[in-house]
Amino acid sequence: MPPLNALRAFEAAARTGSYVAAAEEMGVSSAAISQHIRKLEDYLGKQMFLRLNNRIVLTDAGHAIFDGAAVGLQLISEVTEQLVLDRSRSRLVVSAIESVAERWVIPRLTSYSRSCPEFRFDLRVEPDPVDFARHNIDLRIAYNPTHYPEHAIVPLEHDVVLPLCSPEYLERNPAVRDHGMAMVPGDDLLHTSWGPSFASHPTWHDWFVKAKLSPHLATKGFQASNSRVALDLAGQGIGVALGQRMMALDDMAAGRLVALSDITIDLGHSYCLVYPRAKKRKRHLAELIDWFTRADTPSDS
Amino acid sequence: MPPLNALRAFEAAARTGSYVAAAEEMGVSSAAISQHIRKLEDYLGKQMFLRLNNRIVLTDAGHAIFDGAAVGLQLISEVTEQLVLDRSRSRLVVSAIESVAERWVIPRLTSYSRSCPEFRFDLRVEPDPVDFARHNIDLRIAYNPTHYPEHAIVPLEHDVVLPLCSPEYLERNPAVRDHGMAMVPGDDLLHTSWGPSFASHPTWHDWFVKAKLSPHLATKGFQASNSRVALDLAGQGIGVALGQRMMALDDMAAGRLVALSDITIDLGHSYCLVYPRAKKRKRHLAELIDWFTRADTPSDS
DNA sequence: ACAGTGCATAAGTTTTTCTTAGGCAGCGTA
DNA sequence: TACGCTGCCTAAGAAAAACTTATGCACTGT
Repeated sequence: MPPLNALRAFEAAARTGSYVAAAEEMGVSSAAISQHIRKLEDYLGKQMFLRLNNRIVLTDAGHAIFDGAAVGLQLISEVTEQLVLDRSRSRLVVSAIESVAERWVIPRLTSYSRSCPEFRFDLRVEPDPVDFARHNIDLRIAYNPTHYPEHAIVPLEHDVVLPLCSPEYLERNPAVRDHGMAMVPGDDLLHTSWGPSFASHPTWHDWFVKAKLSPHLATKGFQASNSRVALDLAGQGIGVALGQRMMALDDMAAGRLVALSDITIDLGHSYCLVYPRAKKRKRHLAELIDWFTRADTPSDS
Repeated sequence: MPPLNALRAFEAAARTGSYVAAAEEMGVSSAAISQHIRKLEDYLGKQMFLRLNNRIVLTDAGHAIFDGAAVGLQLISEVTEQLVLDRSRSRLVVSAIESVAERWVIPRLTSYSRSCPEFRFDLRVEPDPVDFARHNIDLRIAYNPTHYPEHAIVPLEHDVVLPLCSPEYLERNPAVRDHGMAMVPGDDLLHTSWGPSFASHPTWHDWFVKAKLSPHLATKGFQASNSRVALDLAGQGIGVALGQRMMALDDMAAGRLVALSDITIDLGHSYCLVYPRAKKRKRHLAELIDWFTRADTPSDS
């Protein structure tokens, strides 16, 4: 394989007929072009150009190499610039932590997309921290903003947890329906294993203490591996989850989950939107941020 | 245009499915491949591979880039390797100084070529010194061997100059035909402007002194810009040239030029064949050298 | 449990690329 | 004819890229 940068310099010089023009095109000095072409000629063992004092003319060997190189380089350029172009069109790269992706981000992205049919996005579900520059991320829904001190932060609502269950559960438990949390059996409690990414790890014990109810109820019940699983199980009517209100908004609006109490416990951080300040003006970004931060944003479900 | 070396590394990794295999193919470490691919991904803003612990799988974007890059790079490789291959086949690059090219080298190359129909050569006519490595020269017919101390030297005959004219001239000058140089009018002498590349610059004056004839005859006549022009003019019957015997061999053999005297003056250097020792075994080279050094080598004219 | 494998990255070294400067040889113009 | 301008060539030094080794990580196979 020939030296590819030298070949590129040669192609530019052959096409333009001038080292100086090739240098301008490639953003280097004409001396650099000259050295590249010499290197290519050494590799090939043939002169690519006839030098007529301060003019160059392609030799037969130069023509042969130029024809092939021009096509090959053009193909490479097209296929890679196409990808670069695709990503710079009105499409956004949205990255979210897993806990917020399915129940919060996807519905809102979907509803925004329906309001702007030409809008396209890449959605990536990945843990904190992420590398904005490397992965070309436009917007990140994060839980811990301290990972991104150099970017713009737009806080979302400060999430809390509260007791949630399904109507079906209530129908099967009239005492709970009529008298609230005080009547929930300990065995019906859904406990959440908060992962290390959460700033706090609220437990049923915490909640009962705050509610001034007997904490002894809080040692029994189900164990869910994460917050999302807890909500899913609650939605199935199995029991009562100390669930994230933000994740449950749509289910609550649709009547699939109901809150058994208004007493909530804060999670340590707010979810927030993070974006590089330089991308402020990118198409759809500001609109999407606004869409996400409206309290009354309709979701699609 | 993407970073081409990174693209090449990516193509090898994609094709082989492994950084380690790509590294072996390219003769670098797997860390180098990894860094190249990261650079490409940063440029394109997309991951090319999905990393599955210690395995890699192309993403959709990776497939799109790979398809184009593979074709482009293959084209480039083929067209350049073809040239490299062409030059390594049984063809020789023969370089000669101008004074010896037309009347000595070309006839002998032609006759050798006729005896070996598959033989092909590049003949370059250029002054001393030449760059063997850079221009991939196999054989050089040089005048001054001191330019090439590191190469093998095969001396050709030690050239001399002597009085030459055409039969037509003699027919028009019976006195010269019958009594030789003593009867040549000064006005019929062809003087040669020897260029700086000749080690000596013999004049008619020198010749007459050596011949013990009156030197006063040697200030008149024609002026030829170089040795070849002088021979051409002599061949046209204009006058008598102090011409190079070596260059005149074929004309003499054909009867187009005749020597008016056996008295000669040495030129400072011999013509010689020069070749890089490493190329000794290259096909046709030894045969051609032998062909050139045979005293009785037939020429084609 | 442990050895082996392959990718990722840091840090330092080596190589390549690039720069500026000066040379050369022609061309066009006064 | 003299001179300014142009573009290619190359040397030498600076900057950038490429490469190395070493180490870490997470898996696989025994």
